[in-house]
Amino acid sequence: MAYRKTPAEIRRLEAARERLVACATAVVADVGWSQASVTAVADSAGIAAGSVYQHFPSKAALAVEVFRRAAGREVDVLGDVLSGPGDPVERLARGIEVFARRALENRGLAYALLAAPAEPAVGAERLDFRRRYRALFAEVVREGMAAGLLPAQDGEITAAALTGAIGEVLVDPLGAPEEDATGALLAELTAMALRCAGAPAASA
Amino acid sequence: MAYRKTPAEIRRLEAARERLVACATAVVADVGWSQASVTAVADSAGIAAGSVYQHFPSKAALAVEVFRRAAGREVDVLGDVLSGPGDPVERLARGIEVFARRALENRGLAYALLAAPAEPAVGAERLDFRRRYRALFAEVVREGMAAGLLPAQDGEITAAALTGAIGEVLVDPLGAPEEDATGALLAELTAMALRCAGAPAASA
DNA sequence: GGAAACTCTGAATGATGCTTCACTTCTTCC
DNA sequence: GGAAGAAGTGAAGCATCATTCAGAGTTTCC
Repeated sequence: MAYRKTPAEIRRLEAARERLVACATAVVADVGWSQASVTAVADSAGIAAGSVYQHFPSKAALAVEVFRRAAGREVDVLGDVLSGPGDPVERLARGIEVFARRALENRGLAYALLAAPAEPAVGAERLDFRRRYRALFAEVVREGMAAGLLPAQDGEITAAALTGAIGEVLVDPLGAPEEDATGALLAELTAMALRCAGAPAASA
Repeated sequence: MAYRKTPAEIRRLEAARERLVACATAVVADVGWSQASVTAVADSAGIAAGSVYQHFPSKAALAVEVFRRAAGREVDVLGDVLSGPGDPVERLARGIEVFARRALENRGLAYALLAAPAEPAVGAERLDFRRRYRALFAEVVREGMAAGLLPAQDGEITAAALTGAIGEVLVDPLGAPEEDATGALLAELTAMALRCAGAPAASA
């Protein structure tokens, strides 16, 4: 045994991998999946294109990792809010607001996660991601119905609608960024979401 | 002048172009934009790949034409329903149902129009298409508010939400086709849309 | 210092798929 | 029938990238 990675070396490699994922995420948020070539990503991380393959077996694998990390963070945050304190309607309102606020604060990434054209492997991840979002919303809607706060409805459909509606509302402002209107947009969006779920007016 | 196209020849060429667009639409509805290569489209129309360029200057131009035709039909149909007879809430309900029913009857095409990964030129058309959908819905919502049937709200946001919600609800069933549940799905979707716009329950 | 094992590099390779073009086939008109 | 001109063909050309690989540079350990 003439060579064995020292802990420091292992840490260095892991850091390089993390840096690669972080830089790739930034590139994707900036220019979208289709423009994020291996060369562009490698350049932004300050390494050669070939070095990407030291960390990932293919471009698709890197893309999936980028998507999973970013999407996972969002699902975790939303899950925390939706299962936090408060009655179901309050939690739903807060969840919508948190989801939308985070998306508006990092529009490029939100667009990449929600809607940007992507290779099939990422598309499959996106479907799963949306399914998880829907499951979270559907659960709160069900709790709202059980608590008598929301009318009878198919929670899955309402949840799908909420996911799609938020995505659609958020995607368009991507083109014309109006920083000022964020507050009004969030208020309208939340009100719309509560109506969509059938919550009585002026509940939040 | 030794050659001039006869009317019959002109008709034949136009028919060939129409056939090409129709076949391309079918291919796109079947396999999606990314799999619809020039060769595949030409094959399905029974012509050589090179002949496509007799009718369109590029693949992107053909794709845009395919999108515009199909999307235009949908916008026209929805526009007719939304501006037809009945009070605004009734029209909205009927519009949602027509939109959704047509999408469910041709899921492949609906997916291609609403969500499937596509080249940038088609993506730009899609944005415009969604804007037109939103404008139609927003107008009905505004009429509903003016008639005192709907509560005060930002019609554009509700319209965006309706577009996104329908798309999201429809895209998922694409994977698991359950023909039987169409009626229930439409009923739930319409109910959700009316709640979303703030229409009183049991209004349709 | 030096051998062994590993990481990194970046130009070459290879695959995919749009587009072109020299050629063939068809249509028009005298 | 035949010349002129257009449409149709499909294989070659070309561009774009992901991926590979032979060699250079590093790290480890005796």
